[in-house]
Amino acid sequence: MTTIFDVAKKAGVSISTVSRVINNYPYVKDSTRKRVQKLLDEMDYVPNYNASSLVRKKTKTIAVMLPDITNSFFATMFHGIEERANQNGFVVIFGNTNEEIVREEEYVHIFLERRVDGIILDPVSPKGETLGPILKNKVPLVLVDREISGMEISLVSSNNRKGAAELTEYLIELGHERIGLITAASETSVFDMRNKGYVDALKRAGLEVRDEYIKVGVKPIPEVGQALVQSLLESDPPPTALFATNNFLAIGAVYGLRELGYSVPEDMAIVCFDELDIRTVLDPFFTSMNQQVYEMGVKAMDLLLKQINKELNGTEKIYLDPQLSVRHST
Amino acid sequence: MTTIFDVAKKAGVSISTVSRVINNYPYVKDSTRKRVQKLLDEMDYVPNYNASSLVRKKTKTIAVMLPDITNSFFATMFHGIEERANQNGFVVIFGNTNEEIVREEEYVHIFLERRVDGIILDPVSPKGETLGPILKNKVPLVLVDREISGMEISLVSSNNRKGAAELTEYLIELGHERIGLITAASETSVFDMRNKGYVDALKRAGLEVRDEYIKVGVKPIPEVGQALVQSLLESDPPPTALFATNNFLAIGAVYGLRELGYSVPEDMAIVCFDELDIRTVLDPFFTSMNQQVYEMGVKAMDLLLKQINKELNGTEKIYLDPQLSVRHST
DNA sequence: CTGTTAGCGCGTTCAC
DNA sequence: GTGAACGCGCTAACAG
Repeated sequence: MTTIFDVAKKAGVSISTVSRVINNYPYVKDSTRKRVQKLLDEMDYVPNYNASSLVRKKTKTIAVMLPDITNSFFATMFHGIEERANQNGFVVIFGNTNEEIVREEEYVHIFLERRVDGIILDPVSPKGETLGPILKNKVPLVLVDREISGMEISLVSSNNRKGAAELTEYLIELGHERIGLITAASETSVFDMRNKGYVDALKRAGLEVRDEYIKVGVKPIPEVGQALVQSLLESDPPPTALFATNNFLAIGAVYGLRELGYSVPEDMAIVCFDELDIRTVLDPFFTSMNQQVYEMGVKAMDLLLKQINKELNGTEKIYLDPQLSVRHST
Repeated sequence: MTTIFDVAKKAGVSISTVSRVINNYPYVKDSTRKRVQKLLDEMDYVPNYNASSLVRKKTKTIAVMLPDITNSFFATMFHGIEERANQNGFVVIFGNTNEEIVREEEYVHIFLERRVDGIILDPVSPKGETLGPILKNKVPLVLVDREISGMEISLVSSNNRKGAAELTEYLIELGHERIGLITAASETSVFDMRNKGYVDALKRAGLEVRDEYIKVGVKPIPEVGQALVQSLLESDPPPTALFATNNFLAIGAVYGLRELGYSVPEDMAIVCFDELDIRTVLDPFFTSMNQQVYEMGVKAMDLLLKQINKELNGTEKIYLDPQLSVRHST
């Protein structure tokens, strides 16, 4: 590829002059500017951004690490991030952590080597075990979705506790008094908050919080939801309604219920967190609490930008309110 | 951040020695290697990859441009690419083209500036209008999904024509003789091929290809599918079965049919290309021809790797066979 | 085994 | 207005 030097030689000027016209600096005679510009075009000159970032000391690159890009939740968030980054002249480099803490750790290292200007992370590590190098090097960092307790790091997430409480209250308003919870371990902040919101609502309504109505699985996936709902049905009396803390658990729950001949919502009402990709679902079924996912991505990028530009001292946490959408599962 | 120079000074050696231990070169005395390594760790040294790629002349970075990452089809493909790239020590930078040719053009320029080692592109531009700079600079390029006719560029895609023919034949075997086609403009290779496959099958079966059974929309989205199916029903006699060339069109078709009181498959059988995200669909409904999407991503990366490593002279085109999955819409 | 030197491609003073 | 010179952080000969 042609370099700034090649152009300079051909134009009979110094590289600094070429550099000046590339970067649109003043104090270049109009005639030479035009001459150089013409050569720039003719020679198909493409500036080497890496070389220039070496001296500018910023790469205009941010890194994004997400657990699973094939999950439409993360993909939508990613889209928001990318869009905003692009608008601000940033390029996005991406790493799928695959819910594996080792990959998160590896990617942190890789991205630091690339000298990214900032990082947006939906952490796999519940305690931020992988974050050391980022913090030590003071690289701007924004967490999304999942919070890490006890660490002062900027965050954009949803008001999970409040949303979960509202969702549970919705069931209570419908007249349900025995409400089951199907959820994942509290290790992940998101589920912790939703579990708490469920309890909040029950207590507020003066309903008993019964342990046998709370089923905790290892992973928030359909298979687990299916097993949990069946175990839930063994309680006596069984619940009349069910709160699944995410959509995959809810899907599994429906399968589990069907297997035993129960129908939804007649025999059991179901609500859950998160919407199923609306474009690919023929008949939206679940009454759900939907997060502002795209917005989360946008806000995360905005917050990161503030840190990169040093417009923020300290950290900031933003919680977006999820919204209830009533369908046929209740 | 600490540099190789800082470490060298503190260790009392030259920077080349430090460089040698960083890159695990031989010919370094074991004792000094250990001493340097210790300092490297203590001082939290993180190599500046951009600086080293400046001299190595490769960035170990590839760029991926896709039309819409929130579409699970592209997200799955992206996942395959990322996984494979990561395994081979490559980092992925991503650009969402949003189906806009302008963004594709901008991103091409941006990625060239970043001196990516290769590019994987699902092109928006039907004729490759944005590819000039890539080809001119001989940057390794692999197209995925959509083909650009008349250009010798490596490609990984599906055998769309064959798949469409098989899908149509499946309907014919079911006894249908009047089969409608709901599709998007042939400008995009993928739809062009599927349209041809439909015609192939009809001709092979000795069935008439009737123009009024072929409805072409501007975009492959539900709204369009909905309108097209209703226009299709105006033909006399109307078809008894329908081939939608992608899943979004199929969804729209179902809506359109319902609106007029038709039920699927009783009044109208439907088949389509592409599966709806299986994890988020409670009751898989459509009989569909499913592409090996993840595999496409993997193969695209492998092919790009071959070009980057100059193990391939010329170009290569790979077509994966899609697979039929029979459900309840037929 | 180790250090010196010369760049990689570019931005940025500082003179002229 | 313009150019020479230095340096960003690192690798790669080449000496020694």
